[in-house]
Amino acid sequence: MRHGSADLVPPARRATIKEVAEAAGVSRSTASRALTGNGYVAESVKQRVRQAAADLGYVVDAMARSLKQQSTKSIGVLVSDLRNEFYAHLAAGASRQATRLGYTTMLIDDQGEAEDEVAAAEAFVALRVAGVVATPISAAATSFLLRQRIPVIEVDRRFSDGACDAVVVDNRGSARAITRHLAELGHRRIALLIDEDDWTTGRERREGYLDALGAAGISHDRGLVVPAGWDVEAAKEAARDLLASADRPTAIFAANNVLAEGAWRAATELGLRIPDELSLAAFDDAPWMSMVTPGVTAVAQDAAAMGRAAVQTLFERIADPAAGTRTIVLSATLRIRGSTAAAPVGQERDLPVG
Amino acid sequence: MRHGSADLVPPARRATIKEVAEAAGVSRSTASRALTGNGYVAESVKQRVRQAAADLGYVVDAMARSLKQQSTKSIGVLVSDLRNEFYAHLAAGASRQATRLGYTTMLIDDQGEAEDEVAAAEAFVALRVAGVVATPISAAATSFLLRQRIPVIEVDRRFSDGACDAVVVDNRGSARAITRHLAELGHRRIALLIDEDDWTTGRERREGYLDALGAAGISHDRGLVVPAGWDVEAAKEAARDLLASADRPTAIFAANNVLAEGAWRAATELGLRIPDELSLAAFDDAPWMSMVTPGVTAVAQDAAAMGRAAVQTLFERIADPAAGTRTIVLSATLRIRGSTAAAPVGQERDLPVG
DNA sequence: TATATTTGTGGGAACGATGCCATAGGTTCC
DNA sequence: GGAACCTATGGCATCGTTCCCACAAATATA
Repeated sequence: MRHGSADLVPPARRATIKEVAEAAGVSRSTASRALTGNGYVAESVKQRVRQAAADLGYVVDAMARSLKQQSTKSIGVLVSDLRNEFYAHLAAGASRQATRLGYTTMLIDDQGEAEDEVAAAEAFVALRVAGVVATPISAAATSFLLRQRIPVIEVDRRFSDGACDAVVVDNRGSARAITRHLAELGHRRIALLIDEDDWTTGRERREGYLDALGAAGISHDRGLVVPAGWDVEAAKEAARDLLASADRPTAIFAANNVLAEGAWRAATELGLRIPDELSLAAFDDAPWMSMVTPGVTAVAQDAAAMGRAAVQTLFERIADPAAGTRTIVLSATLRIRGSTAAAPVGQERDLPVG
Repeated sequence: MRHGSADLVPPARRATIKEVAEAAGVSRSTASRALTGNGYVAESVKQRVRQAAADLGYVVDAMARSLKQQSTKSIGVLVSDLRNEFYAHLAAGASRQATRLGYTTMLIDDQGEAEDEVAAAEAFVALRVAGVVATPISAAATSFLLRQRIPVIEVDRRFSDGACDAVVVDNRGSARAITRHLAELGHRRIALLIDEDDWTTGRERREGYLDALGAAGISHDRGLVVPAGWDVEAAKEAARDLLASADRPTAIFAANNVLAEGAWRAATELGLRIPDELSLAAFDDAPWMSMVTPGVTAVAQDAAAMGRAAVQTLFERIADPAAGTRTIVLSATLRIRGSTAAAPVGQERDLPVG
């Protein structure tokens, strides 16, 4: 052990309010009032107590406080994969909004595993968080939290429709718009790369896709709706198989940014020229989509805004637990870039109506 | 209020261990032992208590537990900007490792603001986290935490050299390697786009750059070391000014992924062909760098591994608070892609030695 | 002057869980 | 048969904070 001057060596134990009170020559009650600002304290006493607290390096013990108050100033945020920029932006938006409102954020990344999700929910309950913002992967976590009387906001996708509030984008409408855009360019064989049908996102995006096909008078070819897994590698495989087939599609609509990356890589590796030989459009705009040549046409969701809105909604729910549940639908923007163009003529079977 | 069957309506208040004990017909002490597994309990009693806990939906109150035990099972993670994928991966790696070790993660994104950083540190102290993993932006937060006896691991960059453990990459060596690579391709006018000199990352990368210039016998032109701000827009501006000048460099080394994006966008907007007219290399590999054409030569840091290593180091520090401080240096990989090629002949002043 | 009301302070009981200690019945061993 | 030990259980103080309450002094109102 090295020696140092006394004022630089922190005390072995952290100061408690009792020690602050003694240093200031008042009772614990008075010290508490002086520090929190609740109740009557003489101004001079308040100053003395605060000075004593500063001298001792006192920081309130949030555990003890919330144990007594039976409430915490922290919320839980549960996302599937922080490495996916969509979730990262969502978490950033939620976390910043929570900080702004004086709350701290417990963040858990459930790695897309349902068990981890339930474990995360239990951790949130143990920590008695004031509420949870989650991108659910099953109904289990949400219903567990709701049973424990913890408000939950589902973001991006819904599993507990009506049982809790939600913040989503207009998946169906946006998917319809993007598919219509491809149809208007003359594409008749438009493939949909999709992750998961259990999720409302996947389901609604597929519905929007089908809506637009129907509206354009294009008959639905089941083989063009391709389950493409969860990661870039799997999506690339799926896209490669699709693009290597004899009657390959002239356009691909990838239902999220990961699948779009897989599709892009597959097309690049196969040497398919975009948009001459293949048009590509995506749900979820990602930075790379505006950096590659040509840029990728995409529906841009403001993930950070979704996170902010979710936290906002959560606080409204906390303020009024009895209010009816709400679903906030944010709009998304279609960004048309160079990756979508008129369908190659040779591959057409029919000419588009419009 | 709607009515429902009794077992579906959660009790108004959460069950405590006292209620579990009463339901199981034992004392609180015995219930505690049955649930935690510490101390003697008859097997039959343990089963009965656990059943009672499950029936009542009992979840331990982590606040009360840690108040009594004077320790928490959570760590703090402080990053500058979750929307930057480097930090997002770092946070993901740290958070997952913490989860694996049975800890929860308090995540704060300080938005690159020094005040927010100190506020975050205070929040961590209030929550009595077991330790903190931080990408510091000043020495303030770290020293505050250390004074409060909370172990800190600095990641990516150092502000409190020697006072705490750190996990970094070999910035100087990697910057030297990337600059040498450019010099070996014949470049003599190699610009460095850099963010901040106060940071060890910036300083070391610049030193590595200068090392390599010196080794290649290239005289240092101060005008080629360009402070390029913090975000893509600022970096784009800086790069545009640089590239629009008469004696523009033939190669740019961008000291991080954000600056690289700015440089890329500037070059694209100016219509400069990469690598024919300009070579571009970056510190921090990012997904887009392998998707654009040509791919961008970059030093790849495994940010998730850094997060994991930081949490690992933190736990070792917690286990042995008296041990000497360590700095873990992880290696980085130079990924050579198409964006770096021989310098355009017309612009050369000298031919390279090697 | 008597009575409210406001201001200021301290005592002490919670909040929920844990873990030390005392107690006691059961084994084992010499 | 008693010392030593293991198993099993409950009582109770404790962690740090808040906040209700009682009390008192100062001030306002009747």
